[in-house]
Amino acid sequence: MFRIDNQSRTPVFEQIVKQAEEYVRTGILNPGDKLPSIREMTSLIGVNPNTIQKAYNELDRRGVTISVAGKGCFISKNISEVMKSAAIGKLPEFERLVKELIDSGIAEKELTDIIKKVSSK
Amino acid sequence: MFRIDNQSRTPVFEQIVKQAEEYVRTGILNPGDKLPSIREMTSLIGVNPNTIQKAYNELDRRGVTISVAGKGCFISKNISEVMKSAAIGKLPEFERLVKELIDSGIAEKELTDIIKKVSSK
DNA sequence: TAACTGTACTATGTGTGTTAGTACAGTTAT
DNA sequence: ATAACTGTACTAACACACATAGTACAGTTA
Repeated sequence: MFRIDNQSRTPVFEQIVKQAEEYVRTGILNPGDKLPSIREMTSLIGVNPNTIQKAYNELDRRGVTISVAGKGCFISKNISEVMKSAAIGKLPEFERLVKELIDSGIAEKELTDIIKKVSSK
Repeated sequence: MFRIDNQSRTPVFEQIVKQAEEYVRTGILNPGDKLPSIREMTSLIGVNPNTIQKAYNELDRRGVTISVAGKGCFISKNISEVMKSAAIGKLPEFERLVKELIDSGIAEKELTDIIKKVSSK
């Protein structure tokens, strides 16, 4: 379920965070689901427990998960609202990227076509 | 012309690269234009010459500029093709971002509206 | 009680970014 | 030729983030 790319320049803890969020968006992880325990995850993907802990702390901080000592790390009950507002926060980044692409000579239609393609899936 | 944000987590050399590219896209910098010399830039924005050199090397590597010992660092003659193909290389990133936003509950129209807004400027 | 869970430390090694300083080589104007 | 500029190429040192290693503590569950 979780895969780490050691060649990537993206920090391992960040790869874990991004994958967890992606699994949430795609419905692989749902509200209340339990993530593998820190020690389980350690043996699953072969990274240090501290690195896993850092990832879980970050997920907690973002409201994606809620960790409870003794129980585990669980996907938030209101995860869809959390992801939605996170997405809204990324719209300025989206606009910046669009501006960059348009200014570089990419046609408007090329971008809207990509949106159509993604939406229709 | 060049501004460095020391609070940003983005490396200084990368900030310089990004700003140079943005000035190119917006027509502030044009083919054949000369960038400030490394030593000039040092006093302009108060960072180490080595950091400027690193930024200029990266711009050269990307084909944005051509540095000539004794003369300076100049915007490439075929800069528009360079920027265009760089933009094409970023389309997968664009698609990933679109997918993430759509999956998070952002409406297709919200994204196309942003594209329209940016394009019409 | 035993076995699990997350949490909180300290210490260490590694890589990257930045600064500092020096030296060398090519270009331009005088 | 000389002076003053240009980019280039190093070595050294420091700071910071990431990751690993190890230990200990506290809450939960069977």
